[in-house]
Amino acid sequence: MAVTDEAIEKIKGMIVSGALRPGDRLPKESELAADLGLSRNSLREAVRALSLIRILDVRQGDGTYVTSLDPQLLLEALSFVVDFHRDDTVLEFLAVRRILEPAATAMAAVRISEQQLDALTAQLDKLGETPSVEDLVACDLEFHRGIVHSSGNSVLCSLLDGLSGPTTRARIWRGLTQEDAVARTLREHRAILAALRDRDAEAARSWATVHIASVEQWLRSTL
Amino acid sequence: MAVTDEAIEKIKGMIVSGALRPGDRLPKESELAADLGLSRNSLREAVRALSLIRILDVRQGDGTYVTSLDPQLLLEALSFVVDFHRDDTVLEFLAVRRILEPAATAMAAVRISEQQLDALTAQLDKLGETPSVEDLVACDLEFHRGIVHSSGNSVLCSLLDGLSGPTTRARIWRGLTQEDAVARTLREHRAILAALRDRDAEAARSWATVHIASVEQWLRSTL
DNA sequence: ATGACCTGATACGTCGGAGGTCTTGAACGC
DNA sequence: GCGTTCAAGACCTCCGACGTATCAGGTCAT
Repeated sequence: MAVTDEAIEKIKGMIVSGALRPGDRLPKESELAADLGLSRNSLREAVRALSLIRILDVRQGDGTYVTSLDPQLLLEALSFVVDFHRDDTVLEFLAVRRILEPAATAMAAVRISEQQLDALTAQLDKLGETPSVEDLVACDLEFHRGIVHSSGNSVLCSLLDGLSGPTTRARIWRGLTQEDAVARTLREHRAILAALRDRDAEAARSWATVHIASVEQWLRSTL
Repeated sequence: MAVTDEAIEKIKGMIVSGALRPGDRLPKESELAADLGLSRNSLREAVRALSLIRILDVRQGDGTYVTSLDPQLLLEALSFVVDFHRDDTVLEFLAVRRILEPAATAMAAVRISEQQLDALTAQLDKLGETPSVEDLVACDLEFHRGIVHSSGNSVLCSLLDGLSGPTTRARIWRGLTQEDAVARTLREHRAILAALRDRDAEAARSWATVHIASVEQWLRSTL
């Protein structure tokens, strides 16, 4: 195994074993390189790789730190990976989202706070009846993010966030505007919100399923 | 932005735009570095990072290639990330699995082939009634993997594979043996398999839910 | 003619060192 | 007390050199 890969494993080991805790600062590059028995150049490759997936946070002029290791942070890297997928696998990602999002919405129905409900309502009101495509996309993302956040499961939240990444979403929405999809989306958002307000988990789940299924159906007919 | 990060983005862009396709070979390090306007060392950091998440495959003495970009391959990196999580978030991962796995099992009920059913049956038979812990863990993993694979959604498959990673699973099972969990697990596996053979999606979904919920319950009472 | 073996070219792997840039915090002057 | 300046510390980038693994093509014995 290459020395760089060894270094990755060793740093990972230090974190998993608890020798390095979230927020801890690593020894400076030259020292760590000496400790692990490799050159500074090779060590930097290891650090850069761990930095890409948000395990480490390097700050020029300051030092290198272990991130919070929050699921939210780590799964952010997922969206980076999702970006690489082409249209033929988008349907599979959407199918997973179709499983997760209704469940998350149902969970949110029993946990969401009144003020969060008000915030979502205000958000929809602000958007109006005939929003621009950009606004609708942004609002759609934010709407679902807000609901999923109220599910109380940060892993679920981050996972859905990654799956619904901007790339995928934007690509889907781009051609969707020519139909009555805008009005339909707004209507479905209202329905989901109403179900949440009623604390009706099953209705919320169903509306979320319908909501995603409509996108899925459209996408399937288009591809 | 650092030159290395730029390089990562540029390489990503080349792949996403289609300039580089799966299996393609990249220019050699020195050339690519010159093209992108940075040093070979810095480029290597970018390549190493993309290699860690299975976007690129570097082969010493040969060259650097774009991987197949299969969801299976890319989501493998997920298990690397999951390894970093500590016990307090394991429950959240398990909750997500509790959502996905029953759905996948239900999907498998209508798609799984007869020979796959026979294979699963043979697998359970081979294990016997009083297997060792190691065998049970391995079998459990393989059993669920086989079912999820039959769901026909490779993204879902890889995602569950990552979430059920060896680390998480091993940690859970280690202490589980002191109870009647072994017999119970075997019984539930049989029930799931029977439901699949009956092509009864709802029964399969329910048994899968029960199966995971029992682990969840035990874990919750232990932590 | 065929096969194993050797060898050179090629490309990635590793290293050490030299400047450059950014952050931080302490020393300084107002 | 407060803002400014400055120097130390740490990461950023680059260069050039050498090590090592792979592959292709040629050589030689069978």
